[in-house]
Parts: sequence; structure tokens; C-alpha cells
Amino acid sequence: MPRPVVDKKNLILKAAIKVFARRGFSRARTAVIAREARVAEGTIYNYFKSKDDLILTIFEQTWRDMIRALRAVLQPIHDPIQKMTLVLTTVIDLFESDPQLAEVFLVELRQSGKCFSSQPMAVILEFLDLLEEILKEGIVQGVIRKDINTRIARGFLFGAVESILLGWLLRRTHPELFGKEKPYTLEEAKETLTKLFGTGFFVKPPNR
Amino acid sequence: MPRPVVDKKNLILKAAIKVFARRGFSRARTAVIAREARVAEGTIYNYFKSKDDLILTIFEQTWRDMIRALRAVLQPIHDPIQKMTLVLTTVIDLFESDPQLAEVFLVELRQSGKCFSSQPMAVILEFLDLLEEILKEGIVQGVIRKDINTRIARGFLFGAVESILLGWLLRRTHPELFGKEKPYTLEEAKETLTKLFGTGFFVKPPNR
Amino acid sequence: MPRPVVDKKNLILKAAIKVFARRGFSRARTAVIAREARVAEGTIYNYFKSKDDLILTIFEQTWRDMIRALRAVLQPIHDPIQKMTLVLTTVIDLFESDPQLAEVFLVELRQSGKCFSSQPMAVILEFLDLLEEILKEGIVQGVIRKDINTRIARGFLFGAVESILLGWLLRRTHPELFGKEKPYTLEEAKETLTKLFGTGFFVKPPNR
Amino acid sequence: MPRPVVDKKNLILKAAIKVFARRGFSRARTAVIAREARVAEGTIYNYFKSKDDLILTIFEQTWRDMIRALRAVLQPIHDPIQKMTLVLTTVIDLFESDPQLAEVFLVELRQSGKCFSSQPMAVILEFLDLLEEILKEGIVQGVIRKDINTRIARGFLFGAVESILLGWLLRRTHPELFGKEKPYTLEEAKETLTKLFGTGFFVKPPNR
DNA sequence: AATGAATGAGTATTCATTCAT
DNA sequence: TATGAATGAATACTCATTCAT
Repeated sequence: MPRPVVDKKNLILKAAIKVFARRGFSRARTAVIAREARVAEGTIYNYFKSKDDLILTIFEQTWRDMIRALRAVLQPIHDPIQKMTLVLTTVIDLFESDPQLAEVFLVELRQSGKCFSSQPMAVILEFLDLLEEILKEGIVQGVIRKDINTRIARGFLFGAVESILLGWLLRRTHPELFGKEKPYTLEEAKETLTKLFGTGFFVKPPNR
Repeated sequence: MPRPVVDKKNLILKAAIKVFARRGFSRARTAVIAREARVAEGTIYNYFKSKDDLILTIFEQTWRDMIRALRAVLQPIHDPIQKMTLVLTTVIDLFESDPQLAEVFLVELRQSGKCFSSQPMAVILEFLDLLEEILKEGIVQGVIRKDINTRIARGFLFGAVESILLGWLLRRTHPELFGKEKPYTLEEAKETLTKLFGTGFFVKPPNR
Repeated sequence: MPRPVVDKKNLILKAAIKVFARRGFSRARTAVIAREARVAEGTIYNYFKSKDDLILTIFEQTWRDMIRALRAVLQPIHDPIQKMTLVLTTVIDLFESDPQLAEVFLVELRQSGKCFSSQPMAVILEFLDLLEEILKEGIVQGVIRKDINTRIARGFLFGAVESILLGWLLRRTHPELFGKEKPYTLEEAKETLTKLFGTGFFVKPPNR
Repeated sequence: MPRPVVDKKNLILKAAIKVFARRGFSRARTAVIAREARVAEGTIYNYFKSKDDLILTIFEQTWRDMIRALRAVLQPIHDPIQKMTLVLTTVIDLFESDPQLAEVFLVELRQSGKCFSSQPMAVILEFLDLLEEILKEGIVQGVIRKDINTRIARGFLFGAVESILLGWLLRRTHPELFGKEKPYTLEEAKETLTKLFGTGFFVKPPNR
């Protein structure tokens, strides 16, 4: 009855995040991931189907965990505005706290050629659904304007968050691209997002 | 007077767009691009440094042309709101008119591993600068609220456009991902964008 | 009295024959053999040194059993012609009764890279010796011509049997290779073998 | 207009025969074949689909050449007995003159897992057809007995030749397998073959 | 400029075998 | 004996790029 003393699957996942962030997806070698995880190369394939499966699992698992956690936290809140703010800032905070994970999600994942296949899209859609639910609640409660297509609007919110994170990340990793531009903090970005989200989506702007 | 009877560089570029859209960047073979362009494999390398250079050139050239055209059209217009609307809808219209180009920009480019390197970022930044200029004009003219970081806000606009286009494209290419969702038109998306942009950014929302 | 309830070694051997016949030697997976035998993968290695050892053991054991059985049956017979006929038809009958075994011997064994090594050759040589003994008896008794090299002649007989069986097997497994050829039965083949073995191809043999 | 100064395809084929004979098919490395042929590894794949294709081509081409040459030589001969003798001895002589080729055909080919697929079988069948034609001519002319199934008989002849060659080859490459056995020459083997082919094993053949 | 045969660096994955339990 | 998770050696093949013509 051989007992896994340690959770090898997790070990490999952690190692993969590190290596993907360091070298990029396509330049990351499975041999290096194995060494970093202190397992044999073949062991990776006891837990994952392929290198693609590895990055897709990282993606999916992180989002699923986040969505589950969000739903729990959202439960007792009733104000849709507060809910939306919580969701958006939570996502940003997660990636701020783990820039390697952010790198993998925003940059490296796209190299895998699978990033728009059904597996990862399913979880993204789940997140988009969460956003849309909140928008709809807001409409019902009369705090969100009702003359918008929520399916489209949820995409804007997602796009805005991506844009914030990607801008922040690239300024960290490739500052030379931005010349002497004064950088901004994620705190500022969240504020701006909240303002624009708020006054963009709120009912009763001047004369509507 | 040895004028090239045909513009081979352009021939290659067109062929590349077709093949990238059909097979994806990494699965696209330079040999196939050459065949499609009816040139020898080596000829590609008389005009382009590498396969990466090929997709990056497509990217850059398209954006530069678009930015140049936009600046020309924008010249006589003074209303920043009108300007911004024109910019955003023009971008959307371009990709709507050439879905293969959209595929290459939104999906395939990301596989190249160079998509966040200085060459393509420079032109994106140029576009972002254009957006920011308009925002600043709007602030000066008092029609855009001034309590926002324009550097951050321009990113939202860009992210929103990307999100619209990617959603539209994926619904075309992978409808199965979206189940029975009722699709939306780009026309609807532009309307929603204008509404949210407008009432989000305008001065004099309720009590500010 | 810890008697194994079942003979695992034999279980594994039977499973291996099945899998080798189904997938071919090199495409046969030890994991599949283990599953088929309802033992753990490692258990195979309690009984066999390697995958090669497995197929070689099948080969060797089958021949050894056959040779032992043949010697017993041959004992009371004195006519060399009768003996030879018995030997050849017995071999053919064995494989006819177990086509999977035939597949393994005639086709799969050859993939192992060990099929001409000393272990399996030893048993083949033992069979060839048996054939040669009979030929020599025939010569002594004056019923087999004495102007032939028995070492060479025994090879012919073995080759003829192989050719019969291989032809029969391939017509079963790959009928498409033979087009519309009318197949033949092993019964016919045995008859032809007996005729040609006895008196050759020529009409009116010259004067020996 | 790049001109191949040397026939690379042939160079590769020759190198492959050498390496297959030296190391065996499965232990032969494509890198070594390339080095031996003084071409790049990739060049092999400009001429051959795979490593399997390489050995299959060697097999097929040699047999096709032999069959073509045989048909030419056979043309003016009318005596079926003479024809058959010529065919069998020609095959034996070819392999005697090129033991590496013999090694590849009799031993290494079998490791490829493709040796009974349609491509190589087709050419073997062509050779078997040649043998059968001769047998049938002999029957028509009344020199070959007509009470045999020629389809089966041709297999015996092929099997006999294989057995001669394999015995001869193994005695060269693995003499230890045969203990102190006095070896025989291919000359002796051909004689024995001719005798047994003609008149069989029996002394004083009965009355047919 | 054009050609296309030649190049060769580069690696994910398999699976027979082991060994701690 | 039995287990099965862990191991890691081993390698054919691709394809972007070059360069002699």
C-alpha cells in the first residue's frame, strides 16, 4: 500500500507555474519542471496528460477556486454595486499577490494554442456568468441601467480587468516598452475602474 | 527596368494571413505560405527576417495604416466624443470586414511568443496614445471628467474593444463553446460600448 | 500450506499470448498483460525477467512440450516415413488449433530482437535434431536417399512447415494481401507436403 | 537550379543497409545513418517517410530489381527445370555476395513490425508468382507432376531458400549457437536443394 | 531577386522495469 | 508474494532557416 508522502500533483503544479513564468510556456522544458518539483520526468505524466494539460489545469483550477470563493463571499451581500466591486478587486488582488500566476495567465497561456478551446473557455464563461448575474440583479434592483445588453457589458468588465492587469504586469517585466511613463499602482487602477464602472452603469446619470 | 511584375512582399503577407487564420500561427508552415503565395520557400526570407517577423509585420502594418487613416479622418473633427466614437467603431468595422485578420490579431498573434515584445507593443502604444489624446482633449473641453487617470482609462477602452471582437469571433468559430446563447451583432456591441463609454466618462453624472 | 490458489505464472503466460496476438509484440504493453492476467504490473517481474523473457518463455515452453510429446509418440513407431509424417502434421495441427499461438510464433516473436539468440535457438535446434535423426534412420534403413546432407535437408522441412503456416495465417489475418486467390486448407497443405517430401517435383524421376 | 552532385537517396540507402546490419533495425539510430551517409538527419526525411520506410524500401527495391533481372534472364530459357534452378541459385547467390543485405532481409526486417504489411508482401507475392508460373509451365510440359497445389508448392521453395540462407547466415554471425557442427557451404546447399526439389527424399520413388 | 535542397537544433512522451511498502 | 506509484533512459521526426546556384 504505497502512500504518497507528499502531494506530487500539487508539487508539479507549483513547479510548472514557476517555470512557465520564468521561461514562457513554449520555452519551458518538462525536464526542468520535473527537476524543480523533485520528481521524475515520467511522473508528470502520471498526473497530467501533456504539457498543455499542465497549464490548462493551472488555469482552470485557479479560476474554479476563485469562483467558488467569490460565490461564498458574495452570498451575504445584497448590494450589486458592492458585489461587483468585490469581484473585480478580488481578481486583481489575486494576481497582484502572485505575479508568476499572472504572467502565466495573461501571457504564457496564450502560447499553448489551446487557450480558446472548450476546457478553459468553460471556466471563463462561468466567471462571465457570475458578472452577468450581478449586473442583472442590479437591473432588477434599479441600480444598474436596464438599456444595456448584459452579455456584452460583462465582456467589457472582463476586458477592463485584463487590461489593468496586463498593463501593470508589462510595466513590471518590460519597463523599457513604456519609456519614461509614470507608472500607476493597482490601487489607482481599481479606483478608476470603480469610478468608471459606477458612473457608467448607474441609473440616473443626468438626463437619461 | 526590372520592375517586379507583382509585389511579392504583399503577396506573401496576404498568403500568410490566410494560412495563419486557417491553421493558427504555430501550426502554419512557412512552406505552405510560400506555396500559397506562389513563391519559393527561400523567397519569404528575402522580405522577412523570420516567421515571427511575418506575423508581427502583418500586425504592425495594419495598425499603422489604421492609425494614419484615423488621424486623417479625425483632423477636422473637434468634438472629442465624436472622435472617440469614430475611433472605436472604425476599429471594430475593420475587423468585422476581415475576419481572417481578426483571427490573426486576436488569437494567433499570441502564440508567437513575441506579441509583447517592443516591436508590436510600440504600435499598440501609439494607438493607446491616440485614445489618450482624445480623452485629454475631452477633459480640456470639459466634456470628459477630469478625476480619472487617462493612462488607465485608455486601457479600459482598448480592453472593451478586444472583448467585443473576441466574443464575436469566438461565437463565429467555436459556437459550441457558447451553448444556446443568443448571439449579438457587432452593431449592438458598438451601441452598448457608446452608451457605457458616454455615460461613464461624461461630466455631470448625478451628483459628482 | 500457502498454496497459490491460482497459478499466476501460467495466468500471465496466457494473458501475454492473448495480448501479443492482439497487438503485436512491440505494441503490447506490460500493463495490459498485467490487467488481463488480473495481477499487478510488478507481479510479472516476480515470474519473468523481462518482456522479452515472456515471449521467449512462451516460445520455448511450447516447443519443449511439443518435442517431449513427439518423442513419446514416436517411440513405438519404426518406419521413418511414418515418423516424419507424424512430426510434421503434429506441428501443423498444434498451430491450427491455436491461431493466437501461431501468430506469436510466426510473426510477433520476430520483433523481439532476441529471436535468434541462444535461448530460443537451442530449442529450435533440438527440434531440427529430431528431424535429422529421423532422416538418418531413414538412410540407415534405406528408405531415404543417402546422397543428401541431412543437416541441410532438415532445414528444408522446417522451412516448408513455416511457409505453410505463415501462408495460412496471413490469409486469415490479412486476406486483402492475397486478392481473390482461392485459399487452401491446411489439410491440402499437409498432403502436398507429404507428396513433395516423398518424391519431389519431377515426373518420372531419372535413375538414381 | 541546385543540382544534386551525388544521388543522396542511394547514399542513404547504402548507409542504412550498413547500419541496420551492424546494429539491428531497432537499435539503429537515424542519426548514425545520416552521419554514415554524410547527410544531415533531416535529409533522410526528404527521401523517406520514416525509418520503417527506409528498410521497406531496401527490401522492395532489391526484390524488384532481382525479379526484373530474373525475368530478363529467364526469357530465352524454355526448360522449366533449368528456369527454377536458375531462379533459386540466383537468389542465393545475391545474398551470398552481400551478407549485410542478407542480414537485413532475414533478421532485421522482421523487427520493423511492418514486414507483413501490404507494401513488402506485394513484392514477395510477385516473386512467389514467378515461382508458380515456372511450376505451371513444367506441369504443362509434363516435367513437373501435376498432382500438387502449385500455390502451396511455391511456398515450400521459398521456405527452403529462406532456411538455407538463414542457416548459413546464423552460422556466420552466431557460430556458438551451433556448437561443433561441421558447417556447410552454400554450394552444398544448392546441390541438396536441386536434388530434393527434383526427386524428393525417397529412395526408389514408387510408381507415379 | 529567386530558388528549393539541405540543414540540424531541439524535446515531449512512452513504457519496461524497480522498489518501498 | 504482491502491489502500483515512481522512475528516467531513450529517440524519431519536424520545420524554420540557410545558401549554393
